[in-house]
Amino acid sequence: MPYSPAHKKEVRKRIVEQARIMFNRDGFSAVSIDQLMASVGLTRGGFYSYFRNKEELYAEAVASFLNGRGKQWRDEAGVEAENGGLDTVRAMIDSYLSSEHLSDIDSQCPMIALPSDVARASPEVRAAYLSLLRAMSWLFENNLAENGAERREKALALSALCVGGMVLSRTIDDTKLADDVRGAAKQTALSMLGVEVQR
Amino acid sequence: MPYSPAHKKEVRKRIVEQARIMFNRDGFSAVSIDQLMASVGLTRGGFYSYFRNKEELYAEAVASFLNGRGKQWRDEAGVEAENGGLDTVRAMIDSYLSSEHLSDIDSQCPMIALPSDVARASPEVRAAYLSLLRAMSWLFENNLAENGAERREKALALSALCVGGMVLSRTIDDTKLADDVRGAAKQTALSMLGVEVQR
DNA sequence: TGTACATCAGTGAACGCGCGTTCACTGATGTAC
DNA sequence: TGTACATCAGTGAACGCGCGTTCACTGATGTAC
Repeated sequence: MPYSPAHKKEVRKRIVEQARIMFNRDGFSAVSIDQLMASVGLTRGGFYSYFRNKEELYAEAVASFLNGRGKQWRDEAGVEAENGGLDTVRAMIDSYLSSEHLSDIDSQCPMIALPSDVARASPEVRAAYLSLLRAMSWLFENNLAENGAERREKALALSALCVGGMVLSRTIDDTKLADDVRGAAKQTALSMLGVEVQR
Repeated sequence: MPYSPAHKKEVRKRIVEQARIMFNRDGFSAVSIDQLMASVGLTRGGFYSYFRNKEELYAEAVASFLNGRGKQWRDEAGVEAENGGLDTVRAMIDSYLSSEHLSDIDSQCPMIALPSDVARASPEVRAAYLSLLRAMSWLFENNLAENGAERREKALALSALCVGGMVLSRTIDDTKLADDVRGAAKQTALSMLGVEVQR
């Protein structure tokens, strides 16, 4: 029984994590398996003892966001839900639409970094993307004051506003406009919570 | 002087138009110059007497959206601006967030179809994408009732909401959720106009 | 503590393939006479 | 009206390249004794 049983798990995790970062930076097709494996300290041949193919890795890389920054958001949401939840929603919006999140490409939410890549990828990859959207809207919905259909609608609209504001900000070169779009989305999202926000 | 002087212009336009459609469908890198030229009825070699390279075509294809559906929106906005403009904004939101726009991939707004492709493309391509965003927010801003900074902020937030709602809807497989996100974005956008909308 | 060994993680050459781009050419065009 | 011709739009073979994937192998590992 050579190598510890945990070894394979750890290396696999390192590959997924590195892939998530590289896909975020350069997109799915621009990252070659050769580059990826080299930056994990291995060679290309080994890849196929961990994954059936590149697309399978892609799905795992997208989903793995929920282990990092995504998990953090969820954990905070669970803890703070006691004070009514609105604080949690406010903090989430503030964080998602922050300039830190925009410039932290390596750890950025894949819904921002990869939408059009994912739209043309396999069903498994799109399912992973869907799980991110569900996590986000679940976090909103679970912490809003309204009830039923109205609450769900607000949660989905907030998700669209957050992702849309960031996608536009990331794609354009004009940093002034990017900041304005991000700021406008944030103001609007916060004011949707029913509390007036100071400007 | 062989061939009419208009000939080159027309063929070039046909290539750009076909490229816009194919990029919308499959993304930038998945469309080969060979395929593109073949579907215009020519062979690959001819491409380079029209464009310096593939990237230059990409920028033109993105920008060319403003000649089709984009131009239509702008024209309508110009005409209706007399009745205060709110009707124009409402019509724009209705149209942009419609299920027809979502399923009409060939003529879809490239801000929806290509965001993460564009984010990693040349400055020229990003400039073309920026011109689409400017056109959209200009249309909103020019037809809203508020003034100054508040008006601009609302225009940008509406843009984020429209694009975000559509990007999410297009990327996920779950059509029920896609429709809900699109519907939620539309309701929220319309209610931001200060008029209560019937449900 | 030391050694022989079975296992399998990792290697890297090789495969077929399609890409963007170049270039010497061919042949359809409208013009000049 | 008919013909010779210069132009240049369009052709398609060829280029170098990097990709995803396969596979026969090598050598580090922990175990058994």
